Amino acid sequence: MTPPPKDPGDEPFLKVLRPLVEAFYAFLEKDDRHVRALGLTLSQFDVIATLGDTEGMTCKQLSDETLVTKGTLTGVLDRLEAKGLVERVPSQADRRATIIRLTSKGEKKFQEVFPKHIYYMKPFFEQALTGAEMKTLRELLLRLKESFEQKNKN
Amino acid sequence: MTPPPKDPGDEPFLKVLRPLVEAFYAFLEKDDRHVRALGLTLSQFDVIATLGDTEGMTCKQLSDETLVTKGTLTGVLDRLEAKGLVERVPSQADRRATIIRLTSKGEKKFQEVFPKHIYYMKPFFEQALTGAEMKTLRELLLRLKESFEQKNKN
DNA sequence: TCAGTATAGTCCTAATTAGAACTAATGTCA
DNA sequence: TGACATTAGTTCTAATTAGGACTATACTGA
Repeated sequence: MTPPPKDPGDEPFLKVLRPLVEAFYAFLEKDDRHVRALGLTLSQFDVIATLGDTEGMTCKQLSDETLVTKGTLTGVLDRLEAKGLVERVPSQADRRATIIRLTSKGEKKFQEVFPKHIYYMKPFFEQALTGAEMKTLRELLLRLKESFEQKNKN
Repeated sequence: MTPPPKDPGDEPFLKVLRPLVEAFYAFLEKDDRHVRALGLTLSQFDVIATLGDTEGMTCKQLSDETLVTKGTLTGVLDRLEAKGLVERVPSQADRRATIIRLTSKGEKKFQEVFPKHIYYMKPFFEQALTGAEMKTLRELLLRLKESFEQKNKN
């Protein structure tokens, strides 16, 4: 992870870089700890939450819509399948593909943990920021994100 | 990683959560890719940059000042030592402790890669935000970070 | 003084990352 | 139609994470 700058001069962007990293890691620690207390790893939670309220989806879709890499997804799904939370169904449309869906047990788990986690995280944001500040923060973060995502930059 | 919300109502904080995660990951990808192109992993860069311009420090200090966990630090240092970039010196003050410092080769590496990386990242921020916006973003992110770091919350 | 507690750094486990290789299956286009 | 290109999901490597166990060393306080 990019460390605190070593005084390379008065660069205004350095005043944003560190708070971005620190805020994210502070968030991540709370996020991770709470999800683990609910009996899942972050990646497992990500998969469960993405599959919740859907008819299922392929590994490719799952990987695209979560932050789980396709190489890791196999292992994450293996362990979720072992927990009885997801099942793999061969796709009718494409013999290469597998449909991943929540079992009824998985859907129950989703209904249990998803709202719990959202409402656990809520006060951290609300005690720090007003509604208007949240709107500002969102705007600035999205702008930054888009800057990083522009093609052929540098 | 916490996924996009599944419409649990009109919760203003959810409008911040996703951009925070997305901005961070967009940043991380650029960060990681560039550091790797300089011949180091992120953790190695973190260690090199933290040791740069110092007389060295203990593993404990290094772990505290970087985002490298103490369990991982041993391996990171092993590989950096193998590259000839750091050396381990027994501490005179405490026989349990080891002082980690950059070799002259490591110091050269630091002088080479540190500015390169900072100036590589700079335009991403500057093309997205004005100086005033950076100041606002910093303020809001630090506030959020502090909210997550408060003890015994929830 | 010394028993009990805490700490430094290493080692270990389970889980994950990026990236790539692989085989079977599908898509493209001359 | 068929050669070539692309894709789906699995497997693999090197590196990393959090958390904890471990041994040697240092600290604390009765």
